[in-house]
Amino acid sequence: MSISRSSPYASALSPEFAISGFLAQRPTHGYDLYQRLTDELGQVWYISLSQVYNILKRLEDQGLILGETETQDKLPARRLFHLTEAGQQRFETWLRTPTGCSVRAIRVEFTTRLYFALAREHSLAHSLIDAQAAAIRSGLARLETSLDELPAGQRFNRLGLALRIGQLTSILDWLGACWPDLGLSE
Amino acid sequence: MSISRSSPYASALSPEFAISGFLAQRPTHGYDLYQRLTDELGQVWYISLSQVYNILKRLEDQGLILGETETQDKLPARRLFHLTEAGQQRFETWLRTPTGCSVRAIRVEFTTRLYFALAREHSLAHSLIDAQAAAIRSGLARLETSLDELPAGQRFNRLGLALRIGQLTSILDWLGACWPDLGLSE
DNA sequence: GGCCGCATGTAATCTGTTACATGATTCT
DNA sequence: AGAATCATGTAACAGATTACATGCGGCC
Repeated sequence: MSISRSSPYASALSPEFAISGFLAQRPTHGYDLYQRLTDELGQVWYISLSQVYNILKRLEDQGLILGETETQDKLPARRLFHLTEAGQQRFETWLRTPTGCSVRAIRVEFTTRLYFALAREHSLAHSLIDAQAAAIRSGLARLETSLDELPAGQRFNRLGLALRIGQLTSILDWLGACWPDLGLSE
Repeated sequence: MSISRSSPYASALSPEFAISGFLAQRPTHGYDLYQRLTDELGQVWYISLSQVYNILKRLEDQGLILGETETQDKLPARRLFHLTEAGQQRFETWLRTPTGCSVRAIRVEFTTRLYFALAREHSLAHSLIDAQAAAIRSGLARLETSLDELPAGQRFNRLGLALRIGQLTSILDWLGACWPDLGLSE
């Protein structure tokens, strides 16, 4: 017996949540979503305009968003999208789900989540940061144990582990600094 | 007019070069390749057995490798693969191509390249490390310039940049330490 | 007249992931 | 008797990237 899932793959690293996030703030259209992604999260996401439309189509097919065509005079018609009940719930859940401990997940997914959390309420952002720091500390501990246990002969695996440990440590430093960096005090 | 390319996408982040690398050392079969990947580069690559066979098929279709069936008694038959002329050349080129400056590219691709370079000759590994360090230094300089130029209002992009700068800096430290870590002195 | 901005998409291709499918031998 | 090891693959599906395709309005 197989469990039916709407999305069998872990798509947490997909820009679809970023798009949902913007739509959770207010309904808008594809072109604008693309601009906001590149303007406000350009250092995090790097996607093409086509991909935005592809994702919108996917989200619409899954019933997570709805688009209504809006005509303008002088300018081309556009489709205003808004989250459905299901889409809103999905985003809300994602916003509170902790990010894993992979470097990429933190760089891309956590940062995005932090962005939307901060736009919503500072306290949420604060707790996300704390939770993430804790998760990284425990991930680091595990990696350090692995490194200790790896025989000296495994030179390359040791090197790879050392790299990941360094990366996570630097992320931890960044997390510690990011609250003040955002211009927010305790 | 379009230029025909055997591989239109930058697949430098694909494990196919790791597989080619093992085959450059000596001909072997899929199951063994999988084991060596997980044993020796398990901290770098994380792939399934199926994917190994998929990649072998791809490489064979592209004429980069050739497989010959070898029967054994008591054990299942297996296909011994070896690099073709074209495959060898492609690997040789890759081995000397500098890695880009993205965190992922360095963690995954550079480390793999270093592995095979080191197995070949130490001097090659040494020059790879030096070249990579130089590339990262210049990448860092660019990021720092970008950060200086980003208006203070772009809080999130500044944060994202700061993260990447931290990551690259930690990679640079790692590069500095990796030569001695490998048990090799100047 | 040409390029840029606004606005929409489709199609092809590549790659990765997961699940499915098979079968002998050896170790416990 | 059952699990692990050795050994091979196919098929279905999701997602990213790239290329292709269209068309109006405004500015230089």
